[in-house]
Amino acid sequence: MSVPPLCEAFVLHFGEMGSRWGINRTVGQIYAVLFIAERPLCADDIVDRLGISRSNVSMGLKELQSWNLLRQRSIPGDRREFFHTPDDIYAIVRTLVDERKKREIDPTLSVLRELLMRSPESESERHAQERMREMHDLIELLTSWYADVQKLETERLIQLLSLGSRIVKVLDMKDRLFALPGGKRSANPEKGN
Amino acid sequence: MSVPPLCEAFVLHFGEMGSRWGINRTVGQIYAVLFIAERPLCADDIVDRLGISRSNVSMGLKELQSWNLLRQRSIPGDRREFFHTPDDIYAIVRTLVDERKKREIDPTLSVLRELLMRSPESESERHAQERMREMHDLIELLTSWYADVQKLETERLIQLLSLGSRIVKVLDMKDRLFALPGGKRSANPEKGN
DNA sequence: TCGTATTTTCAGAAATGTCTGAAAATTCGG
DNA sequence: CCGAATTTTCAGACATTTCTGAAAATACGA
Repeated sequence: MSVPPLCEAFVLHFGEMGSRWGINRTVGQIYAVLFIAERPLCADDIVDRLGISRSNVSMGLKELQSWNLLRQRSIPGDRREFFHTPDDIYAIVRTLVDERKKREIDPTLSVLRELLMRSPESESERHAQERMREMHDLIELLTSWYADVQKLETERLIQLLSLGSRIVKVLDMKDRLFALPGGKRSANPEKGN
Repeated sequence: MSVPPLCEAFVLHFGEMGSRWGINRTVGQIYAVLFIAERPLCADDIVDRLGISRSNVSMGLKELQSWNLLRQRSIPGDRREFFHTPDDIYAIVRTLVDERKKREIDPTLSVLRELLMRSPESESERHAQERMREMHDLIELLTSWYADVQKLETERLIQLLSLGSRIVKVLDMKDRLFALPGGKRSANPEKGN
């Protein structure tokens, strides 16, 4: 690997992490190299830096593209393609989460829906369906929250994240303000917004 | 596999999903079987249901225990151990997220911290560090938000999740209420709570 | 302590995943 | 259309992971 020591450590670590995620070591390393590169790189640049075969790089780039994690740029008069990662790291994370959701969550949700439609043929199937229902409802809650939050601009998102659990203080305050005179609070005062 | 058709579909799906996550197919299937079981199961029950070797089950259970995803129960007068999953699916998801964080995020964070301490020896290292800094700060923001939210009781969490992005409406309202008379709002009115 | 039921370990077989070089395909200037 | 530069594909070599059966270890009642 022909990159400065600091970069090498970063790239190697991302290779290892890559294998703990769904992607493989090489793909992780390719993304790491592109992420810290000062300029867009062509396939052969990556071959030089990682010391792996040209075909392996080609497959790795394909994989990363299928994750929507790459941007391309072509230089006029140069036949090669140059690849880089989005500048905005928030955008990268959003894409990453979207893609993992698409691959890991959505298929599960649709299987669960299908299985919950069937009529149980035995007590054990009935019980199994009950558990599947719990799982389905939780996943649905989480994903619809995420879909909602995904729409916020980055600045808003940071504001919300920085607040952390102090957000419940704000909620309490709101509930007190909206409490009905008799003391019983309305069930869901914000639902209509 | 000797489970009712409905259960079989569920178990097979979780096997497939298991491979997309870090865990392998068998481990995914074992968890699926335990998750929908009506009662705690011993290792041989799992052998019967999945049709895999006893030693494979033993290793799978070990793996799941290292993820803190199992509860054990022993029946007096019976030498076998019986395993089951927590009843509360929220507890399961919390554990899952904790463990994935421990394995996938924390090591990265500590590598990034170490690399950010070093002095860059070249322009390309300096630039790489800048990117690492962005990544570090974002991961830190996300994990500290998570640590915060993790502390909430389930009911509070559900309340918050159900609100989705409508939460920003509440924030805006709060900001208006706390706006200083001159119109300039204080930087962080909730910080002291 | 012994004997039996049960669990764990582990070497190697089987299966799966990754990587390479060579060849095929594509792209584009001339 | 030709030919050089570049990318993609893919069969098989190589590497890693998973799985099994047999043997070892453990637990526990008698």
